[in-house]
Amino acid sequence: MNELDPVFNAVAAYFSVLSEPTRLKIMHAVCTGEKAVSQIIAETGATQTNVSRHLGLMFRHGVLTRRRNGTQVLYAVADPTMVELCRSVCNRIASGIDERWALRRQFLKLLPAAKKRAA
Amino acid sequence: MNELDPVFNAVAAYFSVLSEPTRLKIMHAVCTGEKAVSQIIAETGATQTNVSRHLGLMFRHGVLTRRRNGTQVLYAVADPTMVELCRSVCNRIASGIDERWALRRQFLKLLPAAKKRAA
DNA sequence: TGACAATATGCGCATACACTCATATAAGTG
DNA sequence: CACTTATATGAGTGTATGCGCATATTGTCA
Repeated sequence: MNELDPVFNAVAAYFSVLSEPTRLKIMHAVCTGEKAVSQIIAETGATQTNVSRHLGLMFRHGVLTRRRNGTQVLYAVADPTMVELCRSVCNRIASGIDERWALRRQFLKLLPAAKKRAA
Repeated sequence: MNELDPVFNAVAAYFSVLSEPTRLKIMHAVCTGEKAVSQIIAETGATQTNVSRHLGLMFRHGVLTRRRNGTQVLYAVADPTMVELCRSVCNRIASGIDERWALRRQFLKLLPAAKKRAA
């Protein structure tokens, strides 16, 4: 099992990239086509610093491609798998079970594990 | 875009569960069938406390099911989608591009973004 | 070259999270 | 009931990470 550690680490790192709302917004912004940082900033509503950081991270992870065009830098999805994964999960969450249940689970299941009866 | 925030948060939370090596080991352990905590501890090589914590988290997120059997507690995969996602990513990483490239990217791309020429 | 626009980054802060130790809870057995 | 086994949890620690401010870097144009 120890020899598989690098694999688990790699996979975890892969998922980590998608485990952040702002990065998902960025994915959502660029999954429709190459876009400049300024556009991404506008569409996501995040700050310039933050967007730049996340873009850099996603690029370093090989998720996005980067290309200069004059003063601008254009980013695009490098790995279609990512978009597919997002879609899968979105479907799973949105249409999965009942809408209301999804939301309730959001708030209920994440609590500190319901105290036993009448503490 | 603001109305989509809950969605991004939910999806991010979903991916977060898989963004941890130990939890992936657990997934790998239980994806073949229901198993007791003690077995999972043995297979993953992680500590009892840690495994218990992760199992609890995964359960609360609806990823695993929990069932008591005497003194033991049996966990199983509740959401087959998770396993599929793992498989996808594993394939993507393992067979994706060249083996060597994957490793090199692991170490090269994650560096603090290569300093400019001859600082 | 100087001024401006677009993007990246060093630093500090605050929070989140994985981990461990010790201990609590729960179930079975004598 | 005491005792053991199996699992969960409270508290503390160290580290990772998202964020913002200010500033650096890069490119364009006059």
